Amino acid sequence: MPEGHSIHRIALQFRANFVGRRVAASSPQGRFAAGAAELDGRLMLESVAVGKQLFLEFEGERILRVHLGLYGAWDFAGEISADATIASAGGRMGQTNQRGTALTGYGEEIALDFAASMGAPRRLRMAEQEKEQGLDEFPPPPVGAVRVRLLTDTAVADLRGPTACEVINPVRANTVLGKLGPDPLVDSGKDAEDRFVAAVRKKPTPIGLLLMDQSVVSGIGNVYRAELLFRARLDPHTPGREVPEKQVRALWRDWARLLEIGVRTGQMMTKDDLSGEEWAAAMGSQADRHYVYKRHGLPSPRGRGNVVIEDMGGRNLYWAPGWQKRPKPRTET
DNA sequence: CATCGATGTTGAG
DNA sequence: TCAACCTCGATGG
Repeated sequence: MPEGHSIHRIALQFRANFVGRRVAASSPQGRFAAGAAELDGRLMLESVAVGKQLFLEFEGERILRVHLGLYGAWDFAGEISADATIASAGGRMGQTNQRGTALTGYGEEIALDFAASMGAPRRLRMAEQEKEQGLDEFPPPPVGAVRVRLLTDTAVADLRGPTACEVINPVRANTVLGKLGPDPLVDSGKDAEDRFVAAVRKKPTPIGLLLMDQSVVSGIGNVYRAELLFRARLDPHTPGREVPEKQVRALWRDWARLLEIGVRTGQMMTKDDLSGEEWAAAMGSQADRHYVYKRHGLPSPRGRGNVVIEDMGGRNLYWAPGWQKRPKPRTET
C-alpha cells in the first residue's frame, strides 16, 4: 500500500472530508493520548502529502505528521467522498507549488476518470456493506489498536500502526520538509527535476539505492523503484554519477507519470503497453500490474532472460539483467 | 491456527 | 548490519 501515491490519496481524502471542519481527536489505543489532546477540538486547516509523509495542519500552529511505514494504515468511515470527489478537492485547492514556510496545496489537478470503487480500502468496502444492511452506526467503535481517531460530525479517520505520528510546530515541519527530496506532485517544474538530477549525478551510490533515498526523491518505494528501472532499461547497480543526464531526467519524468497514475487510480499500475481490456483486467486482479516486481523466476517481459531477485540495501530488488543494462562509460565534461 | 513476509524507517551496536 | 516497530494478508498444516 504505502508508497507515495497512497499518501497523496489519503491527503486528498482528508482535504475533501476534514479540512475546514472541527475535529475531535482521541487515541483509543492510548499511546498518543497527549498528542490527541493537543489537537482535540481544533479546525483542520490543511492536508498535504510530501512523499510518504502526511501533514495535517490544525489551527494554533499544530501539525500532525504521520508516516505509515511498512504497514500503517488510515481507515475512513462515515460520510466519505468517493474517488472522483477526492480528486476534485485536489484540483480546487491547488494554487501554489512552493514548499516553503507554509504547507501548501497541490499544483496539478488530478483527473476525474476513475471508478469510484477502484482501490477502496477493504474496511471501507465492509463499511459500505454494513451500511447497505442497515447495520452501521456512527461513529463506529474503534477496532484494534487505533493510535489516533479524528472525528467530525459526519466522518471518522482511524490510524493504525504508523512508524511516525507526532504533533509538531511549523518550524519543526520545515525542518522535516527540508530533508525531503522533490515530490513531482508538490515540487513540479524544472527546479525540482534539476534538484533530482544534481542529487543523483554527484553520487557513486547505485541508482537502485538513490531512488529509494527519500532525500534524493520523495515517494518512491520498492515497487516503483524496480519498475522505474525496468522501464528505463537501467541496471540498478549503475552508480548515480554514471547514469547519463538524459536518462536521469527521463527517470524523473517517468516517476511523475507513474505517481499521477497511482494517485488517480489508487493502484501501482506500472505497465503502459496494455490494451484497454488488459489494463482493466490488471487493475482488477492485482496480478500482472508490474513488469518485474515479485516476478523473479519468470521470463522478462521484454525477453532476454528471466527476472531475478537479489538483496540491495536490505530490501528485495527485482530486475531483468538481460534487459536492463549499465550505460557505457563516457568521457565526462 | 501458527507462521511468514511486506509497498518503510529508525536507531542500536 | 540488523532488530524493532506492531499490522495483516497469504500460506501451510
